[in-house]
Amino acid sequence: MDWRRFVERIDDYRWEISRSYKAGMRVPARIYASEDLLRTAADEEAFDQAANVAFLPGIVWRSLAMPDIHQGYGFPIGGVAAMRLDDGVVSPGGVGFDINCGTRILLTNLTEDAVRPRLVQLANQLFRDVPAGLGGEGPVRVTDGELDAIMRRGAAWMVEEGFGRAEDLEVTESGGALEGADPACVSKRARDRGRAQLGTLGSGNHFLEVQALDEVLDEPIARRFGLGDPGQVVVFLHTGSRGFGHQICQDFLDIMEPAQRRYEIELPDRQLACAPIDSPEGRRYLAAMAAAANFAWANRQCITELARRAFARVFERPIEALGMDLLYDVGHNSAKVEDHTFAGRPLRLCVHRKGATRAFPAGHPELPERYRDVGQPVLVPGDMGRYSYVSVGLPAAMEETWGSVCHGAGRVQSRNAAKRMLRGVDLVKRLRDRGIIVRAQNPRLLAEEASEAYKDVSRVVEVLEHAGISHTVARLRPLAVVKG
DNA sequence: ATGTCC
Repeated sequence: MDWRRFVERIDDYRWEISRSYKAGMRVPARIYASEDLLRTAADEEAFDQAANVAFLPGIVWRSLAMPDIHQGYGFPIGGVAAMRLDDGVVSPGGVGFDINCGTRILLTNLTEDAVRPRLVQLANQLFRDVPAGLGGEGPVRVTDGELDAIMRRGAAWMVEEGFGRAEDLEVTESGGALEGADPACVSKRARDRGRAQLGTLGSGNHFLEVQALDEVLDEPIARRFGLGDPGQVVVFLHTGSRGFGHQICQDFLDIMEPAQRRYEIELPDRQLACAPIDSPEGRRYLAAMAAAANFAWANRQCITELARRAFARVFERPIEALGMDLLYDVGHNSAKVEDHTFAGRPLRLCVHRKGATRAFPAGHPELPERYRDVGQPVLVPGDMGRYSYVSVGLPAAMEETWGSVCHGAGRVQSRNAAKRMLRGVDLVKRLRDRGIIVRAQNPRLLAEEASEAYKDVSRVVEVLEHAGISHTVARLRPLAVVKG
């Protein structure tokens, strides 16, 4: 069966796969994309996955796909689905393996001109100080009891240990800790994998970049976010819950497959393994997922301080003299219980965002006071050779996408295809020729992360701007890249 | 994404 026969054009940036695509879809699947993106980056597997998500019990409104959609485990990456709490399900595949993977930006008061002469030194220092790559041990050793505290308290635990400032928590989504985390729901194996990984970057698309403000697209809002003139240097961090979240996802996939059969939930793909939200399996998953989310926030908080100290060392000034304030921290892999309005009525929902960033508009009570009247900063990483973006959530996001937008550029090439295509290409040199310094733990993995492997993030962000879901505030470009 | 197969 060909999905194209069932794709209906709503407008220039909204497309829907109708319920007639497959018997059993409870709602249509909606894709946010330009015709160009839809055609050239058409990922049939991912579209099929978006349609499969529409089978899940309790799903409300639409199975949603962002313009950076690509194939994932069960759910597409770039997928959003909200379920009713009373008759809905929660699915680990709807969150992803890297639970609460997310981004944060640190502002500096340095300019590109001031940083350039010490850029290589800075890249080297960051590469030394922020452990990266598969495995990898962090600077924090924790006992079992301390790991429990991290699971419950997230970023706040790190701040108390001297990694960061109390103000950092004010500009971290959910204050850097989800409620309801229960260490008793986390396996020993997950603990063992995570114990030494706090303060580590990881591998794959994770990175720590020194970036320059390239273009300001909305000056008043940029100023409110602490972004001033082009050339201002910022630090962009993208990482998650490492092996800890990965193991929790795997543990609950193993638990939910048989549970789903017991609850007699029939789905077109076993990767959509799920359990009712209001079931022992569902509740335990959400409690373990919250623990992993909090681990991810503690991880990003720890790396934040490592980066600040590296800057202070290279520029031989106290951290405070360099600014280094946190702009914001936001996750893009989670299932969160949130209050929304649907068909004019208040509704509490479990919102799965898998490779989709929360983007709440101005006035939302969950926003920090500092940003309450402008809206939530949305941090969208691109690829290491081009751009990243800062956007802001708009009211239409609440009305259509449960306050969600894209999370990045999205792949156009599989990791293997990118590796094949770029065999023999010296990517480090190619980037250096363009003024971008790359330090990678495993340079052989760099091909998988090359610009060619990704869509142009500018085109992705543009879709959401034109659709009125989010508003683009500023464009950033990389100066130095630290990768696993 | 991931001690890329306990």
